[in-house]
Amino acid sequence: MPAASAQSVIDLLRAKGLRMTPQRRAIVAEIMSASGHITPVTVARRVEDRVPGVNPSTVYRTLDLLEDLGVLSHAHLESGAEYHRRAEATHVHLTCSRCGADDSLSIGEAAALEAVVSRHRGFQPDLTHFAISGVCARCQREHARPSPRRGSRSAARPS
Amino acid sequence: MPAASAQSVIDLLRAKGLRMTPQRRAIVAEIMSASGHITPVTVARRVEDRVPGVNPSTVYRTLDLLEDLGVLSHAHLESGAEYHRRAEATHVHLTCSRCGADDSLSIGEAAALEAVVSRHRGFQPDLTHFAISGVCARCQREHARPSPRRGSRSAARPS
DNA sequence: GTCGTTGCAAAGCGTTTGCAACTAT
DNA sequence: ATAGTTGCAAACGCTTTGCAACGAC
Repeated sequence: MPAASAQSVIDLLRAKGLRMTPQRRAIVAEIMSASGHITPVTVARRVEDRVPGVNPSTVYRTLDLLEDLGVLSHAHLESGAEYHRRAEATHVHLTCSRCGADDSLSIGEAAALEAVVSRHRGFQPDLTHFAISGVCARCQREHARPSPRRGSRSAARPS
Repeated sequence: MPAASAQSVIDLLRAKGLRMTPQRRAIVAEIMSASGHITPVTVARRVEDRVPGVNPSTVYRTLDLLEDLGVLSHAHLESGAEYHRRAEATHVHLTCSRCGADDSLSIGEAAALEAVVSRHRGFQPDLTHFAISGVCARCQREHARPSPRRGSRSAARPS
């Protein structure tokens, strides 16, 4: 499913009268080929490999632009903000607060959740915007361990 | 339901052999009297009123300490990290991405959600850790408006 | 030639840290 | 006296901004 290729994004930008610079091409290529979510910092790092010298601010500006155009969306995971193709915004992230494992709900499961929430005063949730934190089955089994959340603030992530 | 008073927290700290400084007293008093959630910055500002000169780093260190001791928890809302009494961690936050309105699910609704999620490979969710973003009923009705998310990055909040 | 885009450098913001001075016990 | 705490100041990590130079069209 070519849920929007890099080329289609370039076409969209052109149609809007916007310009295709080498930097922008590289950023679009990177984000459209990335699977799942990716942080701005990671985009910047990878783009740097393709086109040395690309400034982080250019990356941020481009991500904002693509989000405004509806191509991208961002979500808040344990590790901070992450971008993903909007067409792929079907992932409801489950993040284990102990081991950091990242899983996601199926479309069906997500729909069931949405139904429950929307019953609350007609609130229409976007379950992809924030992750759902919790403890994965594996970590629950290992509950003998005193649960690593004392002391160091870094069991799995920022949390 | 005295879900842990400022005094009980002080007693706990004492029992742990920790010390009660005026700064710490003020911070504990502030956070234990706050209803719902509060940001570290707000805590710092309010504590400053009680005991002028309290350094923000002291606030952060104390919040961390109280979280380690199990008195507090933090959650990620649209506006960033917020702390709340752990005993009060029953709020599943619903945040409207358009108007910024903040609502919360009832215990029952939260339980229903939890049931759905936990069916997924035994993942035990903590639905209080991240807010649930979406569009409230009122904003849905006003959908004639072109939806304020172009241009300025500040429709309601950081989003 | 226009006007969108970029790099640069600085600033912003919330948070963290090292360390010496301080103080509750 | 001892160890927990604090203030200070600096650093941090990520993101944003103003502005002049640049370059896609």
